[in-house]
Amino acid sequence: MPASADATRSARDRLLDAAVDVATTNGLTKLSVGDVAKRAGLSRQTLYKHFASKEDLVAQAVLRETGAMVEQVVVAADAHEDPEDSLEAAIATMLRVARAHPLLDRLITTEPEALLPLLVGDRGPVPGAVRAVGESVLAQRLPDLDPADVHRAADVLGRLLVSYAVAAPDESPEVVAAFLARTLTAGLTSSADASTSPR
Amino acid sequence: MPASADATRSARDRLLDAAVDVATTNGLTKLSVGDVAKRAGLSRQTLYKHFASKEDLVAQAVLRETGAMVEQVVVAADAHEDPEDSLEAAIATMLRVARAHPLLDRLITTEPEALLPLLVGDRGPVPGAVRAVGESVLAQRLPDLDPADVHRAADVLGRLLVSYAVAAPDESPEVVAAFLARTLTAGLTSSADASTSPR
DNA sequence: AGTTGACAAACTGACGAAAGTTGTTATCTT
DNA sequence: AAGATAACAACTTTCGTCAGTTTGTCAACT
Repeated sequence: MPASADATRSARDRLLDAAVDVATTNGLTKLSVGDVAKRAGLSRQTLYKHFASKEDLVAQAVLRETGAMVEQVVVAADAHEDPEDSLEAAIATMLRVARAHPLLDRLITTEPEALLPLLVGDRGPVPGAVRAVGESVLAQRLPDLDPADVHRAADVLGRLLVSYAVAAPDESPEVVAAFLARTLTAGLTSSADASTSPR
Repeated sequence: MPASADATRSARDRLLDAAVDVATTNGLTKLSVGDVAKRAGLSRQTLYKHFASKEDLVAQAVLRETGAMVEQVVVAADAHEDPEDSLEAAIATMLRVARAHPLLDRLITTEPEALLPLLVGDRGPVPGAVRAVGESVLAQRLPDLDPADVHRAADVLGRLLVSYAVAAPDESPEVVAAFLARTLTAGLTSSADASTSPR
């Protein structure tokens, strides 16, 4: 299914694009499946060929948007050898990307309550994705650390980045990223011996 | 005005107790000043002698509740000499106190949107209070640090504690506190020379 | 693979009536 | 002086009802 798969993907992506587009201009609460289909130049029923429900549609859209962000972050992190540089680039990129995202910006200012379910704890897709990336980046650059500490650090990073997305820091992304990267890497490496890691 | 001041304070406190009580059982959106006065065994009009408005009442109640939490945290922090121990005790106490607070628990589970204005960014009273305490504790124990870094660390702590209050960590308060205290103190002290502090 | 039209079930918005709440004022009690 | 009670207009919330919209699923058509 090479050609057909490609065609499906493009229709699917057009629908997801349209969903993000409509949500950005109309808000998440005012998003209707009919509007999304119209924006995509497809019919409502075609949309239901690709997505089980409206809920599924927005879930997939959120997944794709966060995925795109994550990819940028990973690219930024991979551009550096040094763990601290890598972490700093990742954090700064994440902060910049989040701030520049039109839909995220719109939802935070006009309907933050719609974001709560997505950002809450480990349930939501966003903290999960952020934690996973952070964990892999950290584990890759600092292989000598206690895995439990890496997990904890990734959890902290996920919570912080969500917090920064909701309420922007009063300093620039670069300064915040530099501080976090410096403190976290120094803290993690210098406390490696004092940690509870098995020998 | 010694005796009358005491009597006034007790009436005021009874009203604040009643406000917290009613909010805990009825929720914040269903809180009426009539209910609060009744619960306090006072009349509605007496309440208006002490508070300018309903908004003022809940603001004062929030202030008192957070103040009580902050006091416990400060006491816990003051029980230790070592910066890391002090920070760990403060964080662990904050996590425990937040989790054990019936009103906070109620609001988080049933009407989180009512908490948004209180927890959002630097505007709300809660992050402000947490940051102030964190900053004073850190500055007192680690006087050699760059003040800007202390400020940043306190900001990070405030954001993290709010995040933990909204979505409980999957590890115990003690473990989380130990990790944060260990990493933060190690990170801050070891990077003191590399920081941008003026000479 | 996509379109159109039709459909019941569920949801949303509007609207007026009823009930409740807020904040203020005046009067009475201790 | 500190509180209780009663009464008040302005405002908000709730309720029941209604029309219009949206969702999700059909079948027939290209």
